Amino acid sequence: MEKKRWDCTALPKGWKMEEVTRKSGLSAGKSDVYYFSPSGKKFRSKPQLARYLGNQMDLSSFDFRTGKMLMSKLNKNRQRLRYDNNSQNKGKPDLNTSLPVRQTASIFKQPVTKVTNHPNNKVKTDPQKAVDQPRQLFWEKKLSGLNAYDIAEELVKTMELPKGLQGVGPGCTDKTLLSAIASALHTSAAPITGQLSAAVEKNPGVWLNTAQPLCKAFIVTDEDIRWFHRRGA
Amino acid sequence: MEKKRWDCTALPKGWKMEEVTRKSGLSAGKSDVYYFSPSGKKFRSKPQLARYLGNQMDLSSFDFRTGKMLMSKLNKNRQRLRYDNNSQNKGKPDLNTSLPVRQTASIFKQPVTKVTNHPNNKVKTDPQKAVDQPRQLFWEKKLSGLNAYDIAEELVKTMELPKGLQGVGPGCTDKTLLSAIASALHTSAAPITGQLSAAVEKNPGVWLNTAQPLCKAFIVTDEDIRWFHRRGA
DNA sequence: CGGAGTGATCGG
DNA sequence: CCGATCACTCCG
Repeated sequence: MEKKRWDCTALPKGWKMEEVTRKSGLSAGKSDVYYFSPSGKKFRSKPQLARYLGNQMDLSSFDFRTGKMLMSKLNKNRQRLRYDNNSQNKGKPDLNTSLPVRQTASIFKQPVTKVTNHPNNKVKTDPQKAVDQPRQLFWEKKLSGLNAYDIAEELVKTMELPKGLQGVGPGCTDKTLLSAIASALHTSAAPITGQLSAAVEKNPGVWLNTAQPLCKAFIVTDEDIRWFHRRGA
Repeated sequence: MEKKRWDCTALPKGWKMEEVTRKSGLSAGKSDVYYFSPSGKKFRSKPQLARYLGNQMDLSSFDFRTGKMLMSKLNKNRQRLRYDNNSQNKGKPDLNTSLPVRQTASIFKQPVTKVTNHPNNKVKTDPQKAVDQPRQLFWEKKLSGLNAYDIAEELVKTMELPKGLQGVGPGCTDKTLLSAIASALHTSAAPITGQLSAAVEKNPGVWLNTAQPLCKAFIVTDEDIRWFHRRGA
């Protein structure tokens, strides 16, 4: 029992994880965990994994070693929590600026990689990456004007979402929509209704209700519920 | 000024210390102190350091962070002092059983590591350790029959000690002698004379004067005093 | 697999 | 709350 490899259900379909036990040296008996994308690319650490998946799913509660979402990680980011408790937003988190992920992460810790295959470009290119790489879309970025959107990525795999759900704002796609809703469910105990005002479609920057995720108002059907359950959401 | 490395005069010759400031993360700005043995082995904590040096020198007043002997630490070990005060040995500590280091340490907290390089032996080996590791000799162990002495260590660096000083008992070497004398100076205000009885050489276990360190009677010369001063003793 | 660098935990 | 210790991560 030194080497196992199996599906990681906490990650999107097709991702596998593997555990390899060290055989010798000072660290004999310890093990290393690796992940493999559907295309076979190997990931050796959580930061490396987050650079690929961080924008399409929340990995803050993901435990790299076990491959599961750990509730114990939800209480972290204590500095931020302390800050939020002292603010005037008690009990009413701004879902568009207080994600369970560090906000700074998208700006400072997760470099926006320019994916290109131009021969003169010195940036390392990884053809496989174009397949695995989630869109660089990040809905906060849209609002702040930091647009890392790459239209070449538009063709990347589409997300499966109920038809009743529609995003709001420029460049809002299924992927950012999923983030927004998941985050809202994650952060708030209040009902999630979406953006009720019709005006938000005209000028999202002005009419945005920050207590609701960036999606249009929607009706949850029984079919939607079954769908969510199947996804483990 | 993030990384410095210099000689640590409070430790034996050749030991260096280093301070490294953490650059990132939640603990950015904090610093870590490391020590390096003459052979380059890195030590990351006082307990770890004490496992190597604790048998040959008293680290109870050694401040790991600053690398200096702190007078403020001399008042510690209160439980032991209280015990000694209640015993019948008031003002006359038994120098052979009440070291300034915890006695239990040598038995329970400091595992006696079997150093071997036999290929069939599964115990992890560390060739470098044979150089750094002080002898496992501990004069109490000699008396109690717990002998972890490794004759392979016999060739390890010799200690520089005045010729007038000679140890008493089986397996007593310069290293244990140094411990004994340093401890005696440290613990007792009474004069250190050594073992005055000639009988102690015949049967140390029976004739031992426990109020004196395990060394033969000696005469301190002016040259000896200069030597001690040079060593910082 | 090693090891520097950082996080997690515990005791005071 | 803080510092000391130790476990662990992550990348070479």
